[in-house]
Amino acid sequence: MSNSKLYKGSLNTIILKLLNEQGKMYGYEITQKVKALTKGELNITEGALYPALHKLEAEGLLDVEVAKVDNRMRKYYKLTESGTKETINKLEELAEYIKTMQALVNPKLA
Amino acid sequence: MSNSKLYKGSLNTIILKLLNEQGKMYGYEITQKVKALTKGELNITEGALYPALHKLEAEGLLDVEVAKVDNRMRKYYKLTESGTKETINKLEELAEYIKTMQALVNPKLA
DNA sequence: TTATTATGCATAAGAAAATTATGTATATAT
DNA sequence: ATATATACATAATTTTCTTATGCATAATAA
Repeated sequence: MSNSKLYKGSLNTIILKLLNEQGKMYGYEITQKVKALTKGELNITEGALYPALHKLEAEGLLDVEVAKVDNRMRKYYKLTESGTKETINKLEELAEYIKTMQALVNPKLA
Repeated sequence: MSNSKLYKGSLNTIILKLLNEQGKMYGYEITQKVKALTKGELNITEGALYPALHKLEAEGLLDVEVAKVDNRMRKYYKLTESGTKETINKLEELAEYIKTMQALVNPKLA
Protein backbone atom coordinates (compact mmCIF):
# COMPACT_ATOMS: atom_id res chain seq x y z
CA MET A 1 0.00 0.00 0.00
CA SER A 2 2.81 2.37 0.95
CA ASN A 3 6.06 2.32 2.88
CA SER A 4 4.26 4.32 5.54
CA LYS A 5 2.21 2.42 8.10
CA LEU A 6 -0.10 5.36 8.58
CA TYR A 7 -2.42 4.10 5.85
CA LYS A 8 -3.42 1.14 8.00
CA GLY A 9 -7.06 1.62 8.75
CA SER A 10 -7.66 4.11 5.94
CA LEU A 11 -8.75 1.70 3.22
CA ASN A 12 -12.45 1.63 4.04
CA THR A 13 -12.56 5.41 4.17
CA ILE A 14 -10.95 5.58 0.74
CA ILE A 15 -13.30 3.02 -0.80
CA LEU A 16 -16.43 4.63 0.61
CA LYS A 17 -15.42 8.14 -0.38
CA LEU A 18 -14.62 7.11 -3.96
CA LEU A 19 -17.91 5.28 -4.34
CA ASN A 20 -19.74 8.23 -2.88
CA GLU A 21 -18.12 10.45 -5.46
CA GLN A 22 -18.18 8.17 -8.50
CA GLY A 23 -21.52 6.45 -8.01
CA LYS A 24 -20.33 2.97 -8.86
CA MET A 25 -16.95 1.39 -9.42
CA TYR A 26 -15.39 -2.04 -9.79
CA GLY A 27 -12.37 -3.25 -7.86
CA TYR A 28 -9.69 -2.86 -10.46
CA GLU A 29 -11.02 0.59 -11.29
CA ILE A 30 -10.61 1.62 -7.65
CA THR A 31 -6.94 0.61 -7.63
CA GLN A 32 -6.30 2.63 -10.81
CA LYS A 33 -8.23 5.65 -9.59
CA VAL A 34 -6.33 5.73 -6.31
CA LYS A 35 -3.02 5.39 -8.12
CA ALA A 36 -3.94 8.27 -10.44
CA LEU A 37 -5.32 10.59 -7.74
CA THR A 38 -2.24 10.09 -5.56
CA LYS A 39 0.23 10.24 -8.46
CA GLY A 40 1.48 6.76 -7.69
CA GLU A 41 2.04 7.41 -3.99
CA LEU A 42 -0.64 4.95 -2.94
CA ASN A 43 -1.14 1.52 -4.50
CA ILE A 44 -4.02 -0.52 -3.16
CA THR A 45 -3.13 -4.20 -3.32
CA GLU A 46 -5.69 -6.74 -4.43
CA GLY A 47 -5.09 -8.80 -1.29
CA ALA A 48 -6.30 -5.84 0.74
CA LEU A 49 -8.97 -4.50 -1.57
CA TYR A 50 -11.10 -7.53 -2.39
CA PRO A 51 -11.52 -8.77 1.19
CA ALA A 52 -12.37 -5.20 2.20
CA LEU A 53 -15.05 -4.92 -0.49
CA HIS A 54 -16.53 -8.26 0.55
CA LYS A 55 -16.62 -7.18 4.17
CA LEU A 56 -18.30 -3.86 3.39
CA GLU A 57 -20.84 -5.74 1.33
CA ALA A 58 -21.46 -8.26 4.13
CA GLU A 59 -22.00 -5.35 6.50
CA GLY A 60 -24.65 -3.95 4.19
CA LEU A 61 -22.73 -0.83 3.24
CA LEU A 62 -22.30 -1.81 -0.40
CA ASP A 63 -24.44 -3.37 -3.10
CA VAL A 64 -22.94 -5.45 -5.91
CA GLU A 65 -23.89 -5.76 -9.53
CA VAL A 66 -22.06 -8.15 -11.83
CA ALA A 67 -21.40 -7.18 -15.43
CA LYS A 68 -19.52 -8.60 -18.39
CA VAL A 69 -17.50 -6.17 -20.49
CA ASP A 70 -15.30 -7.34 -23.39
CA ASN A 71 -15.87 -10.88 -22.21
CA ARG A 72 -14.34 -10.06 -18.82
CA MET A 73 -16.16 -10.01 -15.50
CA ARG A 74 -16.61 -6.85 -13.51
CA LYS A 75 -18.23 -6.45 -10.12
CA TYR A 76 -19.62 -2.98 -9.71
CA TYR A 77 -20.06 -1.74 -6.17
CA LYS A 78 -22.21 1.14 -5.02
CA LEU A 79 -23.18 2.57 -1.64
CA THR A 80 -26.34 1.48 0.10
CA GLU A 81 -28.25 3.98 2.18
CA SER A 82 -26.40 2.98 5.32
CA GLY A 83 -23.20 3.00 3.29
CA THR A 84 -23.79 6.66 2.51
CA LYS A 85 -24.29 7.42 6.19
CA GLU A 86 -21.13 5.53 7.08
CA THR A 87 -19.23 7.52 4.46
CA ILE A 88 -20.16 10.72 6.27
CA ASN A 89 -18.96 9.22 9.54
CA LYS A 90 -15.68 8.08 8.06
CA LEU A 91 -14.98 11.48 6.56
CA GLU A 92 -15.71 13.15 9.88
CA GLU A 93 -13.38 10.70 11.58
CA LEU A 94 -10.67 11.49 9.06
CA ALA A 95 -11.03 15.23 9.66
CA GLU A 96 -10.94 14.59 13.41
CA TYR A 97 -7.90 12.33 13.07
CA ILE A 98 -6.00 14.97 11.12
CA LYS A 99 -6.92 17.63 13.65
CA THR A 100 -5.86 15.45 16.56
CA MET A 101 -2.57 14.44 15.00
CA GLN A 102 -1.77 18.04 14.24
CA ALA A 103 -2.48 18.89 17.87
CA LEU A 104 0.03 16.22 18.90
CA VAL A 105 2.67 17.02 16.35
CA ASN A 106 2.37 20.76 16.18
CA PRO A 107 0.91 21.73 19.57
CA LYS A 108 1.58 25.44 19.04
CA LEU A 109 -0.83 25.65 16.15
CA ALA A 110 -3.55 23.59 17.82
CA MET B 1 -7.13 3.99 21.48
CA SER B 2 -10.09 5.58 19.73
CA ASN B 3 -13.30 4.54 18.05
CA SER B 4 -11.65 5.46 14.77
CA LYS B 5 -9.39 2.90 13.14
CA LEU B 6 -7.34 5.61 11.50
CA TYR B 7 -5.01 5.77 14.50
CA LYS B 8 -3.75 2.29 13.72
CA GLY B 9 -0.15 2.77 12.67
CA SER B 10 0.23 6.20 14.27
CA LEU B 11 1.49 5.17 17.69
CA ASN B 12 5.21 5.17 16.91
CA THR B 13 4.94 8.59 15.32
CA ILE B 14 3.22 9.92 18.43
CA ILE B 15 5.77 8.42 20.82
CA LEU B 16 8.76 9.66 18.86
CA LYS B 17 7.39 13.15 18.43
CA LEU B 18 6.58 13.53 22.13
CA LEU B 19 10.03 12.34 23.16
CA ASN B 20 11.61 14.67 20.64
CA GLU B 21 9.68 17.53 22.17
CA GLN B 22 9.88 16.63 25.85
CA GLY B 23 13.39 15.20 26.04
CA LYS B 24 12.54 12.23 28.21
CA MET B 25 9.31 10.65 29.36
CA TYR B 26 8.09 7.48 31.05
CA GLY B 27 5.27 5.32 29.76
CA TYR B 28 2.48 6.39 32.03
CA GLU B 29 3.45 10.00 31.46
CA ILE B 30 3.04 9.51 27.72
CA THR B 31 -0.51 8.19 28.13
CA GLN B 32 -1.45 11.20 30.27
CA LYS B 33 0.22 13.71 27.97
CA VAL B 34 -1.58 12.32 24.94
CA LYS B 35 -4.89 12.38 26.77
CA ALA B 36 -4.34 15.99 27.77
CA LEU B 37 -3.12 17.23 24.40
CA THR B 38 -6.06 15.60 22.62
CA LYS B 39 -8.62 16.62 25.25
CA GLY B 40 -9.50 13.00 25.89
CA GLU B 41 -10.00 12.12 22.24
CA LEU B 42 -7.07 9.71 22.21
CA ASN B 43 -6.28 7.24 24.95
CA ILE B 44 -3.16 5.14 24.47
CA THR B 45 -3.69 1.72 26.01
CA GLU B 46 -0.94 0.07 28.01
CA GLY B 47 -1.22 -3.07 25.90
CA ALA B 48 -0.24 -1.03 22.89
CA LEU B 49 2.21 1.37 24.50
CA TYR B 50 4.60 -0.87 26.40
CA PRO B 51 5.26 -3.34 23.59
CA ALA B 52 5.77 -0.37 21.26
CA LEU B 53 8.33 1.20 23.60
CA HIS B 54 10.17 -2.11 23.94
CA LYS B 55 10.28 -2.50 20.19
CA LEU B 56 11.58 1.02 19.60
CA GLU B 57 14.24 0.38 22.21
CA ALA B 58 15.21 -2.95 20.60
CA GLU B 59 15.53 -1.15 17.27
CA GLY B 60 17.94 1.32 18.82
CA LEU B 61 15.67 4.33 18.50
CA LEU B 62 15.22 4.80 22.25
CA ASP B 63 17.44 4.63 25.32
CA VAL B 64 16.06 3.67 28.72
CA GLU B 65 16.93 4.86 32.18
CA VAL B 66 15.28 3.36 35.24
CA ALA B 67 14.42 5.56 38.20
CA LYS B 68 12.60 5.18 41.49
CA VAL B 69 10.28 8.00 42.52
CA ASP B 70 8.12 7.79 45.65
CA ASN B 71 9.07 4.13 45.88
CA ARG B 72 7.53 3.46 42.45
CA MET B 73 9.47 2.43 39.36
CA ARG B 74 9.67 4.61 36.31
CA LYS B 75 11.37 3.87 33.04
CA TYR B 76 12.40 7.03 31.30
CA TYR B 77 12.82 6.85 27.55
CA LYS B 78 14.70 9.26 25.35
CA LEU B 79 15.62 9.37 21.67
CA THR B 80 18.93 8.03 20.47
CA GLU B 81 20.63 9.73 17.55
CA SER B 82 18.98 7.39 15.07
CA GLY B 83 15.72 7.86 16.96
CA THR B 84 15.92 11.56 16.23
CA LYS B 85 16.45 10.87 12.54
CA GLU B 86 13.55 8.47 12.51
CA THR B 87 11.36 11.11 14.16
CA ILE B 88 12.01 13.42 11.22
CA ASN B 89 11.08 10.63 8.80
CA LYS B 90 7.88 9.84 10.66
CA LEU B 91 6.81 13.45 10.71
CA GLU B 92 7.45 13.74 6.98
CA GLU B 93 5.43 10.60 6.41
CA LEU B 94 2.58 12.05 8.45
CA ALA B 95 2.59 15.25 6.42
CA GLU B 96 2.65 13.19 3.22
CA TYR B 97 -0.17 10.96 4.48
CA ILE B 98 -2.36 13.96 5.26
CA LYS B 99 -1.65 15.47 1.86
CA THR B 100 -2.44 12.22 0.08
CA MET B 101 -5.66 11.61 1.98
CA GLN B 102 -6.81 15.13 1.29
CA ALA B 103 -6.14 14.54 -2.41
CA LEU B 104 -8.38 11.47 -2.23
CA VAL B 105 -11.11 12.96 -0.12
CA ASN B 106 -11.17 16.48 -1.42
CA PRO B 107 -9.78 16.18 -4.95
CA LYS B 108 -10.77 19.71 -5.92
CA LEU B 109 -8.44 21.24 -3.36
CA ALA B 110 -5.53 18.94 -4.15
C1' DT C 1 4.06 -16.34 -32.76
C1' DT C 2 5.02 -16.50 -28.44
C1' DA C 3 5.87 -14.20 -24.26
C1' DT C 4 4.76 -10.40 -21.43
C1' DT C 5 1.82 -6.95 -19.68
C1' DA C 6 -2.72 -5.35 -18.59
C1' DT C 7 -7.26 -6.33 -17.10
C1' DG C 8 -10.25 -8.59 -13.60
C1' DC C 9 -11.57 -11.56 -10.06
C1' DA C 10 -10.30 -14.48 -5.67
C1' DT C 11 -8.16 -16.63 -1.49
C1' DA C 12 -4.60 -18.47 1.79
C1' DA C 13 -0.52 -17.97 4.80
C1' DG C 14 1.86 -15.02 7.48
C1' DA C 15 3.24 -10.54 9.73
C1' DA C 16 2.23 -6.36 12.20
C1' DA C 17 -0.22 -3.63 15.30
C1' DA C 18 -3.77 -3.07 17.91
C1' DT C 19 -7.58 -4.57 21.72
C1' DT C 20 -8.93 -6.86 25.69
C1' DA C 21 -7.92 -9.14 29.70
C1' DT C 22 -4.90 -10.10 33.14
C1' DG C 23 -1.18 -9.70 36.66
C1' DT C 24 1.97 -7.35 40.11
C1' DA C 25 2.90 -3.48 43.25
C1' DT C 26 2.68 1.08 45.82
C1' DA C 27 0.23 5.54 47.13
C1' DT C 28 -3.70 8.18 48.04
C1' DA C 29 -8.38 9.40 48.81
C1' DT C 30 -13.14 8.07 50.44
C1' DA D 1 -11.64 -1.01 54.01
C1' DT D 2 -12.17 -0.04 49.28
C1' DA D 3 -11.59 2.28 45.23
C1' DT D 4 -8.78 5.09 42.33
C1' DA D 5 -4.38 6.62 40.61
C1' DT D 6 0.25 5.56 39.53
C1' DA D 7 3.51 2.37 37.09
C1' DC D 8 5.16 -1.48 35.01
C1' DA D 9 4.34 -6.06 32.11
C1' DT D 10 2.55 -9.87 29.11
C1' DA D 11 -0.67 -13.27 26.85
C1' DA D 12 -4.60 -14.34 23.87
C1' DT D 13 -7.16 -12.70 20.35
C1' DT D 14 -8.66 -9.70 16.55
C1' DT D 15 -8.06 -6.66 12.72
C1' DT D 16 -5.76 -5.27 8.81
C1' DC D 17 -2.44 -5.58 5.90
C1' DT D 18 1.46 -7.96 2.75
C1' DT D 19 3.01 -11.48 0.02
C1' DA D 20 2.18 -15.26 -2.68
C1' DT D 21 -0.71 -17.76 -5.31
C1' DG D 22 -4.40 -19.11 -8.64
C1' DC D 23 -7.65 -18.64 -12.66
C1' DA D 24 -9.06 -16.35 -16.96
C1' DT D 25 -9.21 -13.11 -21.09
C1' DA D 26 -7.28 -9.23 -24.02
C1' DA D 27 -3.76 -6.54 -25.85
C1' DT D 28 0.88 -5.62 -26.90
C1' DA D 29 5.79 -6.41 -27.60
C1' DA D 30 9.71 -9.30 -28.91
